[in-house]
Amino acid sequence: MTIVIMFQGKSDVSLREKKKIETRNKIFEVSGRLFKEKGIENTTVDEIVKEAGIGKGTFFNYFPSKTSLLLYFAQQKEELTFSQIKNEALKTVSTREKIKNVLVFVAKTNELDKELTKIFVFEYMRHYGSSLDKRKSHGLSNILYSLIEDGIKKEDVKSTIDAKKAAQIISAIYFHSLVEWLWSKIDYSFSDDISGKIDIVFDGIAEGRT
Amino acid sequence: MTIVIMFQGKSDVSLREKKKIETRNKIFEVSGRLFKEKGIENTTVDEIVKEAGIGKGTFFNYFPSKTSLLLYFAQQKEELTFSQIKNEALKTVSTREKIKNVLVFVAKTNELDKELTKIFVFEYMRHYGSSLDKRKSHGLSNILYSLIEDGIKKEDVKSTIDAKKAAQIISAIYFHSLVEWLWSKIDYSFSDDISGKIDIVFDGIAEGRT
DNA sequence: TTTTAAATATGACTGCGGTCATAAATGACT
DNA sequence: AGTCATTTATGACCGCAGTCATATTTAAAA
Repeated sequence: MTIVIMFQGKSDVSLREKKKIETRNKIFEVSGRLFKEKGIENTTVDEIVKEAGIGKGTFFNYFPSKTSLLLYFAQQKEELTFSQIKNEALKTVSTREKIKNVLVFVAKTNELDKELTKIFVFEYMRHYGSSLDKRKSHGLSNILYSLIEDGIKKEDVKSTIDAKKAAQIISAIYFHSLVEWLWSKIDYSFSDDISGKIDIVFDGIAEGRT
Repeated sequence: MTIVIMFQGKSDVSLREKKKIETRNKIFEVSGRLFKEKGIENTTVDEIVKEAGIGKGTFFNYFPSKTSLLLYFAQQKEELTFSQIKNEALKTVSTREKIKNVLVFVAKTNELDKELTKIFVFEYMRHYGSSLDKRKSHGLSNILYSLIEDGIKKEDVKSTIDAKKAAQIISAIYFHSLVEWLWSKIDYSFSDDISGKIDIVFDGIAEGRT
C-alpha cells in the first residue's frame, strides 16, 4: 500500500510531469517553426502562445524571457557541433593543425547558415553578462585549452606558455573574426581568415628570436 | 538687398540653428545627469523629455533611438582617451612596448570606472551590427595598425606579417579580455592580463623556429 | 504685410516583452 | 468521495521605446 502510494507520488510520469513536458515541447515546436518562417525578431511571444494554445503567462512559467528560449536553440546547435568536432576534426598530428581544424570546422558550420548564426551571435552579445550563465561560450575555450595542454606535452607548443591565456587568445580571435565576418559588407572566406590568424599566433609577430 | 537676404538665409546663427543647438545641448545635459544619478537602464526617454521640457517626438528627431544617445557619450569618452594616447603613451622604443602601453593605458582608463565601462561595453555589444556605424570600434584598431606598420619598417615586426590581420588579432584580444575582466567574479589586474597576452602574441606559441 | 513652403515640435498611440493577482488543476491524505 | 495544500495556468495590465498625423514655428517670396 504505502509502496504503491509512494510510487505514484514520486513517479516521473505523473500527469503533471507529462503535461509539463507536453507544454514544453509544444513551445519548442511552435516557436521553432515560427522563427524559421518569419524570423526571430518578427515572431512575438503573443503569436507563439496563441499558436501553442496556451496563455501568455504560461510561456513565462517555462522560459523567464524570450531570449532564454533562443539560447536553448543556440545551445542545442552548439552541443551538436562540439560532439562532431570530437569525432571528426582531430585526426591531424600537429597542435597547430588540430586547432585550425576545430576552428575551421566551427566556421564552416556557421558559413552554412549565415543568417541564423548572425541572429544567435547577436542574441548572445545582447545578453552577455546579464544574468544568463556563461557555460555556453566556454565550450570552445575548453576544447582549445585541452588541445594546447596536449601540445605542451607533445612539445610542439612552448612549455612556457600559459595554456589558459593562450586558449583565451584564440577564442577571442575566433569570436571577433566571426562577428567581423558576419556583419562585413564584403564577402570573403571566414575559414581562410581564421586560418591565417592562427598561423600568426603560432609563429608570433616579433622579428628575431626570444 | 539680395545680399542681405542671402546672408540671413544661409547664416549658421539663424534662429532655427540656434534653437536646434540649444535643444541638443539640453538633451545632453539632462540625460547625462540622469544617467549618472540613476543609471542608464532606469532612465526612460519620457523622463528625459519631461525634464528637458520638450515633447517625446522631439527627442527622436534628434536621436533615432535611446541607444544612439548612449553611443554619443561613449564616443566622447573614446575620443578623449585616444587623444591622450597619442600624446603620452608612445614614448617607448620597441613596438611591443608601444602596443602594451596603448592597451594598458586604455585598460587603466577602464579600470578607473569599472561600472561605467561595463554599461558602455554592454550597450555597445547589445547594439553591434544593428544599424549604427562601426567607426567607434575601429579607433583602437587603427592605432594598432599604424603601430604595427611602423614596427615592420623599424624591423622589430616580421615583414611577412599582414598588419591588418595582426591589428585585428590584438584588438580582438583586448576586447575579449575586457569583457572577461568586467564580468569576472574574481578580481585581477586587467593591465597585467593584457600585457601577458601581448607577449604571447609577439613571441608566438609554437615551439621551435619557423 | 500677407502668403506660401519647409522645417520642427508634439503627444496620443502602438507594439511588445514581461508581471502579477487570481483561478484551475493536481496530488496527498483521510 | 471529500478536503486541503501545492503546483501550474491565465490574461488583464504595465512600462517603455519608438511612430505618426497634426500643429506650430521659421524662412522666403510676393
